[in-house]
Amino acid sequence: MDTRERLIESTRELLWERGYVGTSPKAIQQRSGAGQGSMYHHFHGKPDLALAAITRNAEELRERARAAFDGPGTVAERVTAYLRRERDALKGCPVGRLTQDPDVMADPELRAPIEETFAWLTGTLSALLAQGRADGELHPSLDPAATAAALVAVVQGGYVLARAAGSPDVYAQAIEGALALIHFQQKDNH
Amino acid sequence: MDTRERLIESTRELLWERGYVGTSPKAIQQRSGAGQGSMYHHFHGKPDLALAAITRNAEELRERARAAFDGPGTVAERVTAYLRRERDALKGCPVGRLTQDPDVMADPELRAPIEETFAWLTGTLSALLAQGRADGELHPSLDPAATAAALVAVVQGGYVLARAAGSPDVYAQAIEGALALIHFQQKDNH
DNA sequence: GTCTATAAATTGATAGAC
DNA sequence: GTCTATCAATTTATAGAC
Repeated sequence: MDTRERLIESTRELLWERGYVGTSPKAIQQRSGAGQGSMYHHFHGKPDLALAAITRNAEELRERARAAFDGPGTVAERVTAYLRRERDALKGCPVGRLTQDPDVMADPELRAPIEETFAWLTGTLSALLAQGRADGELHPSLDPAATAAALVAVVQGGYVLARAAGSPDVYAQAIEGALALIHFQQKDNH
Repeated sequence: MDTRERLIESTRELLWERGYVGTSPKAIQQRSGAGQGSMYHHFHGKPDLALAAITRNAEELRERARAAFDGPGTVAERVTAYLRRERDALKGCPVGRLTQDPDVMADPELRAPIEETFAWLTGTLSALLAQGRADGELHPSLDPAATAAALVAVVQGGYVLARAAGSPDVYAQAIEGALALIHFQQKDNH
């Protein structure tokens, strides 16, 4: 891995662990093993490097979500697979956590990949649920957009609960609780 | 309001807006109108002042939740009132946001009020749901602890979605989607 | 491309006058 | 109780040698 790549990877990790405000150029340099001058040769500064790292975090999140959504099985099975997918609950979401960072949200360039990621995620999940409803698998009363928003919110909020409790168990519990949203709207479960 | 009080209130606001890492003593002094020496006279330092502010934020959160949980109506009505209560979705949760702050979570004293608040919140909501189930209002298949965790998570995650989208609408949508969890488990809705 | 030197500003605090 | 002065460390760079 070359220096530029190590800088991006180190920044990705630090943004995940400490956020944008909590991540200093010095810390990035130390973790990546790159010197001061090296970092400023490859990137214009902290915001430029952060943009590269955030963009990559966002792309990876989408890839993993797409893998579950496009997987085998019924709509309910695919949504369940997405929700039950293994996640490091105590680390939280590398994209979602940046929404709490005022300096990230204040910069339109840094904010864009985050906004797009969640718009894509809720939109794609909503379309999947709508398809399940159209196919007769899910009950006609199901609101695809509202349910999609609720399910994505449970994942994001589950991280908050897990970190507050210092245990991933609450995260798993929230996910299982939310699965009732799908379970009860499957036509054969009434 | 005396100086000590203004320091706590200013710190509360700044922790909410910018988190612990993003809040400097200088910013606290400027917002509160207190001088350097004044702040260090009333508090031992940033962690000491933050503890006072976090504790108060946690207490207020509990008070507001208690008001909804202890309100009039059936269990389903009270839970719905809690979830639909007006919140500034773009500002997020003053307690939940601190779970993303590594320096807060690393300090047992700062972390304790956050852990306790969410333990109390999910526990109290779970007990309320269990009561609704025992009274025959909610379906026996409802899992009180898992449903409580999911509902609290939707609120916390709804903030993330709202901030990502730059609009409170997604928050409201997630809440409405989650209400189906209660709606479908009311015995007369089958 | 990487390194060291330098620097202005900020951070988190202490000291001591008033 | 509040103020100003001071301070070591860190932050976020820039400059220029190699």
